[in-house]
Amino acid sequence: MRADARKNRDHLLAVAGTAITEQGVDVSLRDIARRADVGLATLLRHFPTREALLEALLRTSFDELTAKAGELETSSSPDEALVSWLRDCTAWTTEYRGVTVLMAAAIEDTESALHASCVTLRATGARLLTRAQTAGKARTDIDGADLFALVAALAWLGDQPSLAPRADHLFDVVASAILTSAASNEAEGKHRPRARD
Amino acid sequence: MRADARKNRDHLLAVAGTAITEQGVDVSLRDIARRADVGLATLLRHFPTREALLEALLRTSFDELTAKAGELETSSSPDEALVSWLRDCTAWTTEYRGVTVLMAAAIEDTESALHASCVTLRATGARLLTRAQTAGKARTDIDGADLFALVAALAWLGDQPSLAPRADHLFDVVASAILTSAASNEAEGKHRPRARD
DNA sequence: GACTATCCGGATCAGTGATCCATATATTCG
DNA sequence: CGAATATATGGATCACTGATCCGGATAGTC
Repeated sequence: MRADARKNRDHLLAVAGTAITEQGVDVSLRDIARRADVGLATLLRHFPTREALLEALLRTSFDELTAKAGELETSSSPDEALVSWLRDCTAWTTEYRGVTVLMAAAIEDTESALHASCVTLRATGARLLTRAQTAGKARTDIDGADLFALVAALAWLGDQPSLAPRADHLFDVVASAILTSAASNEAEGKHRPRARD
Repeated sequence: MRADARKNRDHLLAVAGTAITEQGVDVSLRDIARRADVGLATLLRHFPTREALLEALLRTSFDELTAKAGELETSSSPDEALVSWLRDCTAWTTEYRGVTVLMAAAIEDTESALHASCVTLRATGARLLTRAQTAGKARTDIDGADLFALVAALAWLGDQPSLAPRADHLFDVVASAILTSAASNEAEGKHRPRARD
């Protein structure tokens, strides 16, 4: 890659990061190009789609989340690790308003630049979930895909200005549904909460 | 209203219903106008915003959901009524792909044509929730707004093609979190599960 | 210093919702 | 029944979106 091209690419990424933080991932690409003193065509050549731009921008975050999962796996109890990681995931998405919709679309679209990252994220969550389930700390009727969907829904919730104030609380509610009631470990009624349906 | 205007209005509503069922609520307004053999300006005069069009289109549904809640209140147990109604709400949104985002935005936007309907819906849910809580069947640390947000999140989930297959199952998961385990109503530890926040 | 492969970005295109206003028509009144 | 008026209509236009094309500028190489 030519030096001037690399310079433009890096600069575009920096500007895009700022713009997205300010206005969300739906920010006008033309705006980003304008703020980077670059033509729209240049932005689109470096990043052919919005997904491609995001992938480059979020790669670091994705790697950090994956690494975090690895740490939690050795440093925390299965249930704490799972919930803590899920919380990190939802918290992370708040920095990129609107990214959830793109990720939900990307996980099934093998053409999307975000596809691989989403699949990895789901697999990481699945690993933590399985660990918790094996330890009897998480309900066994959900899998990695369910987990991904739940986190996506909670993250989406945080993206909606009117619902965001409830996001943290509702995360706890959902988390309590995923974990087999740990509070009742002193009581006898372990986990048979659900009426058969 | 002039007779020809009324005719156009009704026809537009019918066409809009079809178009939205086929393509979701984000369908191009110009497309709707085209399919109704009408100018775009005509559609926009009858329904100044997309929300206004939806409000007219969904009014019947809203009324039905409200009525249904009334029936359930007298015909079913508090917990069954609540869950059944919530299920109806999420099931209903599947007919109007994408409506959830608009409703989430509308409930805080007093200018939106959908505002009133959303507020009513939330209030209806809150009534059913309170009834279940009073009967000791639902956790007491959530309110109507939380319920609205949860249903919205689940409905959004059903809107995403990649996540939709999990929607029904995850509804059950969330429902189980809302209901206090009925099995423990005979035990002493009623409901103090959550630290006050 | 010249040459070439690479990169750049203004111009353009089809699409979106919104708005304006001259035209067409339904309704009402004489 | 015919004319006047109030109302409704929709093509044209605007600003905006992302996508694409291609003549011109420039960096890297020989």
